Amino acid sequence: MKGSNPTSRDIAEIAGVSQATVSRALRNSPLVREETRQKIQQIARDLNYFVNRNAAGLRTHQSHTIALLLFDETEGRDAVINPFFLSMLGYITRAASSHGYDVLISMQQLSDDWHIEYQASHRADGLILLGYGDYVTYREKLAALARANTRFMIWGPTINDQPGHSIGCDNINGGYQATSHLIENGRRNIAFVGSTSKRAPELAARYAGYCSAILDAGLGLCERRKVSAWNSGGEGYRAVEELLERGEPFDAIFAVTDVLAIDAMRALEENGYSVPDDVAVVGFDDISLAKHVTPALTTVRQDIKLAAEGLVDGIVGLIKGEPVESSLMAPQLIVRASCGARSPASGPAASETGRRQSAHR
Amino acid sequence: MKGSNPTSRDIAEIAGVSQATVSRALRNSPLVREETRQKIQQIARDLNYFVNRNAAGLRTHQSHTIALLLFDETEGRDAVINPFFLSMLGYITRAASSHGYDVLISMQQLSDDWHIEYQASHRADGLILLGYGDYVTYREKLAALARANTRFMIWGPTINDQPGHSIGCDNINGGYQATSHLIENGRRNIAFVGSTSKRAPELAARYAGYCSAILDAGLGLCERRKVSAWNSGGEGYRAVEELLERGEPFDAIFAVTDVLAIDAMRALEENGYSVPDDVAVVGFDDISLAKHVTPALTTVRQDIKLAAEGLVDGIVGLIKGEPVESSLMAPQLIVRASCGARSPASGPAASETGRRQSAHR
DNA sequence: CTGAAAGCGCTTACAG
DNA sequence: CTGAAAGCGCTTACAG
Repeated sequence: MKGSNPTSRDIAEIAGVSQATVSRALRNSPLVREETRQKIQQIARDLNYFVNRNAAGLRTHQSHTIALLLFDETEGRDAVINPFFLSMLGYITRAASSHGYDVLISMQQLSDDWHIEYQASHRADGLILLGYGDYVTYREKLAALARANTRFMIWGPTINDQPGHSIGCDNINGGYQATSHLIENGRRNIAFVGSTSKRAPELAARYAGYCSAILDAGLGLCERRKVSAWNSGGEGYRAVEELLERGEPFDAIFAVTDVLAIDAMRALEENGYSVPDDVAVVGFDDISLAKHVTPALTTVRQDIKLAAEGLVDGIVGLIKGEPVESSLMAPQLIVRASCGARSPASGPAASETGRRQSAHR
Repeated sequence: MKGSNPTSRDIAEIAGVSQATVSRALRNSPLVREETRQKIQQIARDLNYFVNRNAAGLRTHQSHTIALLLFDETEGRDAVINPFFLSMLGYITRAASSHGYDVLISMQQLSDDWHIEYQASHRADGLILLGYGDYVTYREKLAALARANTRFMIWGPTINDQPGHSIGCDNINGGYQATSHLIENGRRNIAFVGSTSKRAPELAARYAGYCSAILDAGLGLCERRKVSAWNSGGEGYRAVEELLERGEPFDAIFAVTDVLAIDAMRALEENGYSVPDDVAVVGFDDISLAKHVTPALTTVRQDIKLAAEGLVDGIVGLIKGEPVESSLMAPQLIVRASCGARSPASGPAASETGRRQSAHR
């Protein structure tokens, strides 16, 4: 079917040198005379030769590959990943590639046995874990990874005693910014939609930021304006209906994710409330949907590109045995129409200008 | 840093057998006595042993990995991939995994030298190519792949003499369905927005379907209702403005992609036209944005899951040396609000029910 | 600057 | 059913 590929031995024969010299020349070793190197590399090009990664990997114990584990809480066979993580994937791949690493992807159900063998089987030198997860379940799996001496970086909250290194967003700050912005624009009764469970510490942190902003403004917290909702379709809608049933007045909603916020907006409008006139809405994540929805959703952006680069830098550092620190990134409020800001352009927050995703289609 | 991993030799020593027997037992060879196999596998589990893929791959000349090349025409460093292909990624990964294959991803610029070395370097056993592309540029690159004896499957049109195997959508049929639907709903002056260049045969095919539908209905084609537009942001908007300037009346638009359609809808509304009352709009792709936009976009869905499975089946078949055929999949009209259908539920077309992406967030 | 040699950890004919 | 042996294609001390 296919003529077997040329090997370094073939090149050696043609060049009239030893196979060892070919190997050195191809790796640009300074030990090889310039002239010899040129000649060997030219032959390699002519033969369409590429180093056999299996052989090289076997020798060096490196795969120059990073495994990216994407897990989602979606049940069943649906392969629909949170768009937020999906877009991170692109940046991770680019960043990895600039470090000379390939990226292997793997979709995991939270309930699965994670593929901790990626590293043990020498398919990858390290892992990056992506997904909003249940950190209680997480914990023991992470511990198993750590026990197996696997190198890994997590996108998510930095939790005390959590095994491994992580890069996350300063969710408290993000929740604070979103809520403060609503308050600055005259809203007084701001409802909260989302999970505050300890199992989802990232979301709980956003709630904490929401609470601080309200207290700092001298407003009172009201339990009846807090509706618990998970991140799946329909939950935001349901939450708004519950809020309306309770009868507690509200003039704004801070939703922990854009998915919930968008769903909530629809519920509001179908119940006869105008967004943002009757109820202002702010979300979190800045998924690409956010700016296309009507009214365009004001939200808190996490810098996906920076996050991706941080994760890759981290894992490459771990592979090289360098010290790596967990870190937290600053989120940024993106003001659009749904918050009813008097003048989107004037505030201290960023306007649409400077968006990175301008060319997306 | 990390205690070196156990090898099959370690297991052999503990089990008191030869290393060869360990290898056989771990691969469930029928040559090994049941009892011996059990014992060996138990020891492997205890030691947390995993076969070194580099070694196995070197021996067998297989990587059990598929490389997925995603390329986009976006310029520069932006890692924003067409959402349509991004969602295909998930399905491809699942399908590959069910065949025992890992997926390596790689982002390519159309202008790049493609990574034809994935297979030559034994990092992958075959490639899957994804992306709407310029098939003129494509062609020579595909030919280079073929020359290097690389196994690959392409998502896209089946073109005469095009090297390699492909799976695509019956775009002519899709364009026909979209246009006929508009006609059935009373529209008579249907504009076309999108590229009809031969460089993008998939889109040209959609245009061909549009033309057939109009001619079959006894309506006349009008060049002045056809506006050329590429798939990037803003092009759909510009196209509508051009259409309005021309002064040729139109009561519907068929746009070759959802991205263009959504952009066009915005332009219409900002120019004082109501969708669908004044102008009905139908798109193509059914990206996840489509159903969230207001009004929800009627569009033509390509079955992403089936496509992904077909591509993976194809590449696995090629790897195994089985005969593989290119194929075309039937698209499906998804009726929502933007087409102004009198009764979305009654037509022969699919209603929203039965959507696969219900749980996306 | 170059070569001969060892060895990474497997798989698989070959021999029993 | 099992073992001894060869060899996949590299990288890298070691010796010159």
